Amino acid sequence: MGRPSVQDQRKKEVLDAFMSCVVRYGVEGATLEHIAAQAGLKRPLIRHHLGNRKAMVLALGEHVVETFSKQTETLRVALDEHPDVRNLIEALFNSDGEMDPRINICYQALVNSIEIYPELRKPLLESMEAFYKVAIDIVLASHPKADKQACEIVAHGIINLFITTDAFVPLKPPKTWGYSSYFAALKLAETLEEKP
Amino acid sequence: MGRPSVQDQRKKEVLDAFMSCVVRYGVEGATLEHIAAQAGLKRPLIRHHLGNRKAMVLALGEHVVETFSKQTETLRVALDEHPDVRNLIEALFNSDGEMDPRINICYQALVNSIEIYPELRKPLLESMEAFYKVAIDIVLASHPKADKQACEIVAHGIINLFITTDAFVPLKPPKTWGYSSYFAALKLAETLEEKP
DNA sequence: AAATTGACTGTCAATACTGATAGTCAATTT
DNA sequence: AAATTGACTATCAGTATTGACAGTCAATTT
Repeated sequence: MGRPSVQDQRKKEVLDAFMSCVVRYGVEGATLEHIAAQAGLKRPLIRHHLGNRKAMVLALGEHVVETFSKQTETLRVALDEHPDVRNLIEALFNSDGEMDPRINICYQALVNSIEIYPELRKPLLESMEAFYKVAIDIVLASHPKADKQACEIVAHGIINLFITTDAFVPLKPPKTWGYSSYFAALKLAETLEEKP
Repeated sequence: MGRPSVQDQRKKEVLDAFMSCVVRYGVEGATLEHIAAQAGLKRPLIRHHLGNRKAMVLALGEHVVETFSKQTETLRVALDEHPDVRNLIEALFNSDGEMDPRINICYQALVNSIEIYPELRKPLLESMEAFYKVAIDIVLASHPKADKQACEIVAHGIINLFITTDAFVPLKPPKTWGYSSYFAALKLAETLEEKP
């Protein structure tokens, strides 16, 4: 009884605002005031919903990992029918709005905060491992005759090339940088083709 | 006349301490107190040597870019005699202490601060472009008959794979992650070989 | 309508951080 | 030895940030 709780929804909104602030100001630079302004709420409410600073950062970690995992799962499902390396690369590099670019930046920001918040390490590590695994599975399904180790290497390489591209976004680099990673990923994929 | 100035030397020491703090706490988390403790100095001295916060961050930017450029130049000179792609990859991935791992992390942290300190963008962009250029020149010299565009893509790819590896260091990932990037770089290099 | 529950606000205290200034001490020149 | 210059220290004021708590308002149940 009593007033119905919107805690779950509101908490997600606040975490989303937190994410935007981390992208702009970094983990330590994202103050309660910034987050509140971004979320359109008063400062004390942030604390009300997320707790003190440490709890906030850990909650952000969970949120980022959760969102990241959902994107990973979406990718897996999308390529389940036609698990082709080219489709994987297209999905990664030409996903129009499918993947939230903030996730990658936040992920890196949180990785760099591990020394202060060691609890972040495990979930961050595991979610990235899951991402790699999906890519590996797609490459393996795509090239059943190829060497397994080669497939793993190619999958890792494609993902890593994708990650770097995102990391440079705030630098507003020339488009060629992005294209190069994309074409390098394609070249990497080609190494798995049969050589007659 | 007067007491001899150690400003230049001390400034570099302070900037080095700043760099270490940025690796640990991020750009906004690296407080004057942290930096002073790291440098073994009193807090007001940091200001004395580097000026206010904005000047400090810009000075750090210059310092990181300068160090990065020196490493780039070292790489270029080291591979000038035998400009081979494999040597490039070895130099990048198996450089024992040659490359300061803090540079990469600081570089990324500064990239993420561009929105707050827009002056950082140009030097950061240019120094990375110089890094790419050295790699491209080595690949071109190594494969004079190969398609030029292909060489550029491969060079970009190798560098990007290297960068990702460094970015994950705070996550303490399994060694396989590093190996995968290394082998992916090798595979990418192989795509330039002549196909009979 | 009363009670209950939770979202939300206002406000204060404690602390952390930066900016700034006056002043001390050390090394060099004349 | 006096003067000069710069490294370094002590300390204060102003602001930003967090933490905490009391209290108001809204929505739902009984």
